[in-house]
Parts: sequence; C-alpha cells; structure tokens
Amino acid sequence: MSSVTGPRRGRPGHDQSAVLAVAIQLFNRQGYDRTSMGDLARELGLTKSAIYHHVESKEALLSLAVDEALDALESALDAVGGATPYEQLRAAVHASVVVLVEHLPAVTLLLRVHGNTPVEQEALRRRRAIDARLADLVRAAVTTGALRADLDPQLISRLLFGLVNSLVEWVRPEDGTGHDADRLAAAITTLAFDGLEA
Amino acid sequence: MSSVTGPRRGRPGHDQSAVLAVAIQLFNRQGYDRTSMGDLARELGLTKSAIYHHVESKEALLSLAVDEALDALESALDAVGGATPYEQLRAAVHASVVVLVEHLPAVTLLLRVHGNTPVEQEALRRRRAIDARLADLVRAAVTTGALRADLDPQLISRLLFGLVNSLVEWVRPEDGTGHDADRLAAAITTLAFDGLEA
DNA sequence: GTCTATAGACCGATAGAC
DNA sequence: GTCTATCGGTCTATAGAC
Repeated sequence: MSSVTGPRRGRPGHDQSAVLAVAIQLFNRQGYDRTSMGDLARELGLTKSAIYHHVESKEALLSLAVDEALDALESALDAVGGATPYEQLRAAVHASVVVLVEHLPAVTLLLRVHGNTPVEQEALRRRRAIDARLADLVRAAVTTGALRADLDPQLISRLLFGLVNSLVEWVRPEDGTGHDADRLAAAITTLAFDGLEA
Repeated sequence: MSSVTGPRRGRPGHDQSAVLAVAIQLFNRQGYDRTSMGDLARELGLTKSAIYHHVESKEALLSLAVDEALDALESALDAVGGATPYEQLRAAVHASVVVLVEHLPAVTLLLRVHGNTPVEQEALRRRRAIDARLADLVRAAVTTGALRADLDPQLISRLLFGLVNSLVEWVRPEDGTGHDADRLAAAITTLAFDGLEA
C-alpha cells in the first residue's frame, strides 16, 4: 500500500511524520500542555534532543497536526457536489464525517484547541471560515424550502456540525474494512434530517 | 435574590466561591494546564499565597468545578418525570440543556476534562454513569416503539447527548430574561426528534 | 541521527511576618 | 486575609561530542 507517512529515505531512525504521528496520539491522550517533550521522547525511544532534529519546537508539532485536519476538511468541502443546496448540505455532512473518521487523531486535536497562542488563533480562524461555508449551505437550503424555516439557520448549522464534531468523543479507529465511516455518516444524516421519531 | 456563591461572613476580601468562579472562567479561556496560580492571582488582584488561604491546591479548584457541574446534571436527571420512556427522554434532554446553560462555565470545564489525574478520572467515572442512565432511557424508548429501531440505541444516545454537549462550544451567558435556556432546549428537541426536513 | 549535559525560565506550594 | 521571599522541581530548547 502507499506510504501515508511522507518521505523516508534510506537512513535508519525516525522522520518527521513518525514523530508527528506519535505526538498527536500523545497530545490526545494526555492533553497538549500536559505532554512534555520528555514524554514524547520516551514514547519514541529517543532523547529530547533527538526530537529537535526533526521538528523545530513543540508548537510546530501542534501546527502540523491542526494543518493536517484543516487541509483535509477544506479539501472535502471543495469536492462537495449536488444539484440543490439541500443535496450539497447532505453531501457536506457526509464528507465531514468521513474526514473526521479518517483523520480522527488530527481532527480530535483540532477540536480541542481553544488557546491563545498564534498557532491556535490561526487554527481557530480557519475553523471559523469552514463553519461559515457550512452555514451558507444551510441558509441556502432553508431558502429553497428544503429545510424547516421555524429554526434559525445559524442555529441549525451550529447544531448540525456540533453533532458531527461530537463524534471525536467516542469514535475509535476503523477495523480496516473501510465501511464504518460511510455507515456512520449515513446514520448521522438520517438522524439529523429525518429525526429520531419512529 | 438568594446567594448562589456560598458563605461569606462580614470580613472583607475574597472567599472560596469568588476564587472558584474566576478560576473556572480562566481555566475555560486559557485551558487548565496553561493557567498558572500566578495567572489566577493576577486576575483576582491577589498574590499566589493568598489563594492558598482559600483553596488547598490548583487541583482542588478543578475538583470543585467539575463537582458543581456533575451535581447539577445528576440532580436534573433525578427530577425527570414522564408517563412513558419517550416522554422521560424528552424531559431529560430538555433538563440537560437547561443545566448546561445555567451552569455553563462549570459544564464547559467538565466536558473538556480528558486527563489521567485521580480528580479527572473520578469526573469521567461520574460522567459515564450519567451517560449510562441516559442510554437506558433511549433503549426503553426504542423498545416501546416511540423511537426508530433502524438505528442502534447506543448510537442514538451518543449522538443525542453529543448534540446537547456541543452547545458549550458556542452558547454564551443569558441576558437575564431566563427564557433563553428553555427556547434553546425546545429547538434542540425539535431537531433531534422531528428532524431538519421541512 | 542520537547522545549527555545544562541553560534559563516558570511552576506549585510553603514559611512566616503583619 | 494578604503579603514577601523562596524552595524544589519541571519545562522547552540549545551546545557540542560521537
């Protein structure tokens, strides 16, 4: 299968992608602030100093991680098609769930970012831009009459993608079949658009 | 009106409730781990040492905060009534939203706890117990035929309360009328049980 | 590419005066 | 109830050898 972990040329030892993957895992398990470069070194079987050969700083690791999540979410939205705003919205919800499951560690970390450092502020700015695109889709779908008009479109948008994002609290990695994400996305669109009642 | 902030006898200066309220606010703004006792002291206009006259430790502040949220959620669930499981579930959703809005800072902090300290582990244990009670309600409502049976009851439960909990990401304090929480709770139950479609 | 050693800053918490 | 001063520990990051 194709290498998802980026360039690795001949030499033994670790590369940036391997360090990043372990870092994201650790940040999600312990929290970013509570995870020291010493913790990361121990998990990698390295010393702290060796890590700094691969990444510039601890904050750079966070930046690389949230960029992975944001790039994936933006690309997925760019690829959304559909004849009507309603169909585009359903496709956007579906695509968001799939990205969330496929990039679960990075997206989980992204959704836990609430801080005030420049890296986190920039991540929040990009997240708000994505939210705005989705809110536009909801507004358009309400305007065409496909969605109920007795709820504020911005409220609908926030609830809809709050529902999607809440998946990171309990979804665990796929078992490899590759069908979990699609089935989960289908269940969520069913609940959101058709409701819970029998 | 009644004092929500606990005992404050004659003396000038701060009390534990005042320190806790500012601490929760700061923990939510900066993150628990990134907020130092020095930060909290500056926000209070005190020195670090003075804080330790009111609370035993930084972790004790976290413990007090999550206990406020958990106590409120448990009490709200205890008070839920209704003739059928379906009606009890709708009441539980409504009550959860109201508690979340009324205790927004404490509940926000609770939902951001994912660490491994004893205080956090205990908070997660109580949260899971609450989740289990709600999952039981969902299962019962599915059994009576009130809720659709083509979705796994545990999935329904997770999505339903993921939806409710996602409110902490954007809800801001009430303007004092006291009606916001009820109207918000009504909108959420509408979306969850009736769906988005027109 | 990894190591040992350490600089320099900040942390949580305490002692003891007022 | 608040202060000044400080202890012992941990943190990110760097210097320089191999």
